[in-house]
Amino acid sequence: MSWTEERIATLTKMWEGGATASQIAEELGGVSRNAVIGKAHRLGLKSRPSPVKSNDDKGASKGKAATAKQAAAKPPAAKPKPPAPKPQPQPQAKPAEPAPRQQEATVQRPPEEQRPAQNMPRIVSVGPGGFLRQGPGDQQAPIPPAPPRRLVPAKPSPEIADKTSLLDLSERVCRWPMGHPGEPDFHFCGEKVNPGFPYCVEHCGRAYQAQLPRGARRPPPPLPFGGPRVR
DNA sequence: CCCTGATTCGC
DNA sequence: GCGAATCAGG
Repeated sequence: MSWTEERIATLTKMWEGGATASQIAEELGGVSRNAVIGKAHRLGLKSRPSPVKSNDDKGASKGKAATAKQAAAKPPAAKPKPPAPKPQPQPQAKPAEPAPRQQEATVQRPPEEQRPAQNMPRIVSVGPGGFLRQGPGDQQAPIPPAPPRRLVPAKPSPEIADKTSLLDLSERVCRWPMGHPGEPDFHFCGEKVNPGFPYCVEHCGRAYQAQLPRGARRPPPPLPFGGPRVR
């Protein structure tokens, strides 16, 4: 996958919107979390509440050789990297808006309110009806790329709540189907997987059964999507 | 353990 | 420029 205009736009928007790199990567698809972070940094947008902060203490109390590894292990890599401060022509400072922390995975993405305070082109005059007229040279890609939306009911029915839905599947939860697809309460096991398998330990036992000698066959084991419902 | 972002460095 | 590997904190 390549970084097209759209994908970069999505990345930028979500990054600034407070979405985590993982969420962005998932949304974009075809890229890893690392790729997203790397791209974000390359784009110049960085610095967000990061768990890792520069701990440049004076070595007062902690005798911990903080960052000794990085500093010592790479002497040849002497890259001071002068911080080039970018004098962004920001007419108005960001009003310290409460970051819309939306880490509730995938669940509703509240429509992002327009943030007029930042990046507004210089207003030249006011037109009839009160619309703001821009200067001829001030046009700058005001087209908001269609925000990616998840088609998720805003109000999940209590039936499904707590159950592992299709959207909740990941590589570490058991994907054993419970119920039948199409049914209102169809969901997935959701237990932690037996490492290396797509199912939890219990369901691995169901999915992978030792072959019994002929003649000693047991009644057909219930398989997912298989015979009469099992629950 | 899981998660997070930051950084490095070979490609 | 890209992103996996690695680092490091929560």
